Amino acid sequence: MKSKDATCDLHIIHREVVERVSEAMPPEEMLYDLAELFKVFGDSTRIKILCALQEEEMCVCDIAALLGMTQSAISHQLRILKQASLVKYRRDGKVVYYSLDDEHVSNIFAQGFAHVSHR
Amino acid sequence: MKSKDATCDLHIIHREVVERVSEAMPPEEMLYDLAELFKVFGDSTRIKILCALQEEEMCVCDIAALLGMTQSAISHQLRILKQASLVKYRRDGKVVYYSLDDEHVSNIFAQGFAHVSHR
DNA sequence: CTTAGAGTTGAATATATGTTCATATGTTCA
DNA sequence: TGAACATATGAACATATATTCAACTCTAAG
Repeated sequence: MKSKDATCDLHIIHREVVERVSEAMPPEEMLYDLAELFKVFGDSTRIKILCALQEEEMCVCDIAALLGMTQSAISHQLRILKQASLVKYRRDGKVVYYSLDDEHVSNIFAQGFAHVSHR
Repeated sequence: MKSKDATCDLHIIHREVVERVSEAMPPEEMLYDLAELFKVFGDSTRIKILCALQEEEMCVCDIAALLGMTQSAISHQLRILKQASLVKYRRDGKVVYYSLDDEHVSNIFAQGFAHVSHR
């Protein structure tokens, strides 16, 4: 007779391993948030924007010109970056300037670069 | 008369800034690869798998049991992680054991955790 | 107060992506 | 060789997501 979990009856080969790892896992919500964060980095347009803002603050239409895309597309992506607390903005007249809002962005970038360039 | 780019006629407010940042940007291909890498991290199932493998190597069906998902779903995700050089595997009889294949994974995780937990 | 420029937003569309289901490999053991 | 098990794979479906287009807000200047 096989033991059953609350949700499934998948069998387990190494019960001790599964139990040990299960206890070591961070809470669901934290892992979900982590995936959400990396999802933001997982788009080449947003990567380019973050990369550009690492150099200096820029306004929306300059970013659009830099990347050869429409203001609307850039604005949509900036909203996502803003929601993820990765960029902040300041308004000067009609122009809105965006800049990085996180010290970790550079570090995350660096590790990513290390991986893609190393192999 | 407005100056035109090769591909578009978007106007620029701060030409000097755009030119300076443009020269500082890494090559397109590298940024694309970087986005592809983070895209792999940008799924909660894959995050959980990587998180589990940080503890110790595991076989497919144990991972499936741990996460309460089907073997097939896990196998599909492991293929993606394998293609990204984030996990490696060894076969022992019928069982295939997966483990982390990158020293940067832990660092990327750490930075991500720092961001999500800090706000 | 009207106009023009900079940016935002919402709906729509096209594409990408994760999971499921069924089937195929590949390995061990009788 | 054949049965049983662990894993992998392919097609299909459902959902998520990026860009476009049009309309809208907000500010500065005439």
